Amino acid sequence: MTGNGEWVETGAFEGVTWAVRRAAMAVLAFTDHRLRAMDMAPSHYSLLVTIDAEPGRSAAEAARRLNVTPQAVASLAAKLEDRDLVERRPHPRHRHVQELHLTDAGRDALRSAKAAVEVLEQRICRELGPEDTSRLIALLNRAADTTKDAAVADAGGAA
Amino acid sequence: MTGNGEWVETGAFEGVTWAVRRAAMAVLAFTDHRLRAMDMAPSHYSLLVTIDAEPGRSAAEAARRLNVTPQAVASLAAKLEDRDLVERRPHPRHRHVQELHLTDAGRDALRSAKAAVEVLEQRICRELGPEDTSRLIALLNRAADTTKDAAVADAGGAA
DNA sequence: TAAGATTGATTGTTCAATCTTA
DNA sequence: TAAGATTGAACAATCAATCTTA
Repeated sequence: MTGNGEWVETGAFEGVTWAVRRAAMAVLAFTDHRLRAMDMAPSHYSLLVTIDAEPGRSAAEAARRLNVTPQAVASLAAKLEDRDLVERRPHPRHRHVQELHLTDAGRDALRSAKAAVEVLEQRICRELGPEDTSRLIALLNRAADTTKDAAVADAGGAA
Repeated sequence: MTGNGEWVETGAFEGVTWAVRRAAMAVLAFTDHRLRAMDMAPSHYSLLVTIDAEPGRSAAEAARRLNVTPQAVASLAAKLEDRDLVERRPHPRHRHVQELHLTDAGRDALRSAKAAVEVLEQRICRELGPEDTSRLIALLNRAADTTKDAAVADAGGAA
């Protein structure tokens, strides 16, 4: 169904950045739908993944990872704690800092969610083949790194 | 600065979908920052681009393009109309349908915004080279198409 | 009936400001 | 002073429902 309902791609719809956005929108639409089916909000999933990757970090650090505000993370963490998926423990050295940890139930929920999302990974890899898949990943990472460089330069990081 | 503050990429941080998300996050962070500097919200920019690509379409159609609700588009369109960037005209054949059009000021604002965002396009293209850039775009589009196929199959489009 | 527009209520996020602690 | 947490107000998007028109 390639290009069935797509509008004609002219002008602003040809560059790399547009292609990245388009792919990301598609991926998000898919994963959001899958996650919804198992009653997990996309933002919850993101936080669970982040905590799982770096257990014990503060809410502020998670917020920076996710590019959202600390308040948003606090709100998410509170909800996930209510559902016993996340645990907030006081930091050993800094008393008012809260460490974020996954509970066993949280790890289980994350595992299920990852499995539900994993099918897309396989689908794309099968369609593109292993060679083009790793080529795509490598190019994407180069583009992302370049973009981050551009961002710090733009913010005044360098002349 | 490749990998300076990145966390270790293991497990869920290796696949295509993750690479797509990471790149999209970076691109969005950059463009949002640029747009902000010229007092334009990212969502406003998206709507302007959509209307410019297909002038005269309804708010409902724009909503489908942007993967948001019709109410969200109505709200955005109202704000942009207040700023004289967008014009809502009654559809010639369907009286209660509103056509979305850009005003001259809207076209000017969009042109400026596109220029501000365009620098990233150039930066990536220069870094990757024309060959790898078009390769990346082609792979990205194949991945996006595959994802959309998977989405319709998932929704019950096929067995 | 079907598609688009619109209204009101709810949720989630950001912004702005304050408080605590090392 | 600096970094994290927390509070309340403002904003933006969704959900749910209703209304209009072809």
